[in-house]
Amino acid sequence: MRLATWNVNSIRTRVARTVEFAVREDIDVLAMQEIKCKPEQFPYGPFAEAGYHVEVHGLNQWNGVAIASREPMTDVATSFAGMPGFAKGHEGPDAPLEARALGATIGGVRVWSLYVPNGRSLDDPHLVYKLHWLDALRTATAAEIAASPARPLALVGDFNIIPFDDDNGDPDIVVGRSTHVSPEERAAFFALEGAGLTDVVRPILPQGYTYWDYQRLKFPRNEGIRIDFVLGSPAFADAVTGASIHREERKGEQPSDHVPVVVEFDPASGAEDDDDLPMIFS
DNA sequence: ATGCCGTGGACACCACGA
Repeated sequence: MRLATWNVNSIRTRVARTVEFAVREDIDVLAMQEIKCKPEQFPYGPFAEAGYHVEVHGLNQWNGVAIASREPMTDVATSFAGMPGFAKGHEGPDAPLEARALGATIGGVRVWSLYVPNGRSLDDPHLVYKLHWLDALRTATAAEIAASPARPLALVGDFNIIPFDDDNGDPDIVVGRSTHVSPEERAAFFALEGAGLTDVVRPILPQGYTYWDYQRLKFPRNEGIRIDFVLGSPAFADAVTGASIHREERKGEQPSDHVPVVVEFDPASGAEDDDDLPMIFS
């Protein structure tokens, strides 16, 4: 199975190159973020013609997540347990939920397409919301792994966190002044890993940005950041056989500011390659 | 201190993004 995640920054603007990429790269499951539309506005036609089912969660022009899959999806969910909401001047426990999470099961693999809140600035209520959102995601994920440890689980998407200094090539993003690199955000990311997930791309590709701002020649100068990840449970991570970051998708006509991240996943390889299993017959 | 660019909708502007 080839699984991709891509913040497309408006699916209606980029449906042609999105579907072309999925077909060209033989993608079985494509998790999208920032589709920026409601389900009734989603361009299902080109996906269907290319052989993809699509599940969509979008409430308005903001955020929005979707999953395209060659195999049918089951157990579709539009929020995780305890997911907080947010609205301007409405940060309490009854704040409305945003369209930032979509879960589906495909061929026995549980996939979540996630668009983590941005945070906006270090003194903004949106950053408090971001940290609460990530904490609830950690709790929900730990419970999901505990309930079904053998079922491969992948949390994929735009995490809006730069975990390590090497992931930051943008001189305008500075520890102490900017979101995405604060100790609190990084701690939230590592706590998510502590719940039983690993970044399955980094061991294969230690370097590589996934986002370059549209402004100020960030892409030509290669002043990008790494914020899009595939985090897998042990059952998922053990079966990953390859990964790629598609920098070329930042080029050409009307690119998204993010590029796709692809993981090759072979359920048969997990047990075969597991050095921890006792070789009692050898 | 702001715009730099790009998106969608309430569209002689706005909010949002990282």
